Formats: sequence, structure tokens, C-alpha cells
Amino acid sequence: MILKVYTKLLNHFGPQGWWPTSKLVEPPEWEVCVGAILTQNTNWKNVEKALTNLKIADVIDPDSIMKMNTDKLAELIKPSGFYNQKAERLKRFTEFVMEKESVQNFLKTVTREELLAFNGIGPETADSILLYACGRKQFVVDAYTKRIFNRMGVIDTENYEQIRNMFEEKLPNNIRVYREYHALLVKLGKTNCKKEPVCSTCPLTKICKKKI
DNA sequence: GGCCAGGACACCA
DNA sequence: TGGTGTCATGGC
Repeated sequence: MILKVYTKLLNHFGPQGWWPTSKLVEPPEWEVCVGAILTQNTNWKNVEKALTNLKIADVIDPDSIMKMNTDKLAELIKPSGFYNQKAERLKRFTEFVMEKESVQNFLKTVTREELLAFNGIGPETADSILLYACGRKQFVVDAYTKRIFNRMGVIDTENYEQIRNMFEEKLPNNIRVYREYHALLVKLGKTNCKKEPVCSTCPLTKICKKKI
């Protein structure tokens, strides 16, 4: 069922191409990490505004973030919401990354346990960083995933690790599938299937009558 | 003008 | 262990 849903969503929505980066940040994976923290419970469009502010001010690189006053950083990332909390988190996270000498080395060596032990990074943010920045096969479970598959009757739990394990058991050994699947579930979750034209060709007609 | 978004954490019983 | 409050802007 899990693979079937993936195929249907991919055919319906097409590749989502996550994670979008601007090519202005080197390495691009660093922008993924920053975005992963800024997008916590926040619309991606607002995150893009915050990322743009950081780029325009030319302070998105780790050194600049570490040196910057937290209030100044908060001001720049304001559009992403929870800006005081996120500014503090982003600064501490940057210091954590640079303790591993370089972003590249962080990407190569960081473990899931280390990320989860960091105050401000929960399972979803950790797995997003691992999957989209580090290139590890780590399925990202979010509220949409839980809601969609619970309503479909495929799962009967809210437990993050249980759901993640179930997906990872069923998915092929292909990181592109992991990356695309999570993005597709977000796309589906954001879609109000009561509205045309989605409903007429909804890939998951059984649950299409409800707003999923 | 209300609702919610690509969460996480502290606090409490 | 589970429920609740807090953090907050901006699009729809």
C-alpha cells in the first residue's frame, strides 16, 4: 500500500524537487540546514523571505551567523515566525556544526542521536537534515503523513519512530524515493481535495472526500 | 478576521 | 505518558 500510494502521488503531482536551494549558498546543504530550522511549524513562503533577508545581508554563512548579535539575527528571520526562539536555536546549531570543523564534515559525520540530543531539533527536523542535507536514507514523518495514513487505515499510531520504521521497511533502497515521497505527502496534505481540479483526479479517491 | 503552516519543548498532573 | 501552553509572522 505504501509504495502504491507513492506511485499514485508521483503520477498525479509529479516530482516536487525538494529541497529547493538558491545556488547562492555554498555548500547548498547549509541552506537546507538553516531552512530546516526556520520552517518549523511555518509556511515555506515565510521561510523563503527569511532566507532572502539573510542572503541580501550576506550573513547566511556559518561564520556570520555565529558572530551576529542574536537580536539582529532575529530581526532578519522575522518573517519565518517564532523569530526569537529560532534565532537562538540557529546560532547554537551553527556553533554545533562548526565544532565539527566544517559544514562538509558535519554532513558526513553527524549522527541522528547527536541531532536529537540538540535542544531545538526534534525528530522531523533531524530527519529532514539527514535526508535532504546529509544524503542519508532517513524517512521524514510529519503531521500530514500521520493524518493521511491514519485516515486511510494503513496505520493506527501517532508514534513517530513506529511510522518511520514502517515506511523504511516498505520503501526501496533509493534516496530519491525517500526525498520525493515526503514532499509529495506535504503536497497532498496541503491540497484541499474538495476543490477542483484535484478531486476529479485525486490519486487517493477513498479519502478524497475529506480534507486530508 | 480567523485559521494554519514543511515543530519543539517546558510544564503539569 | 499524555495533554496543554508558548513561541509569532504572513498568506489565504
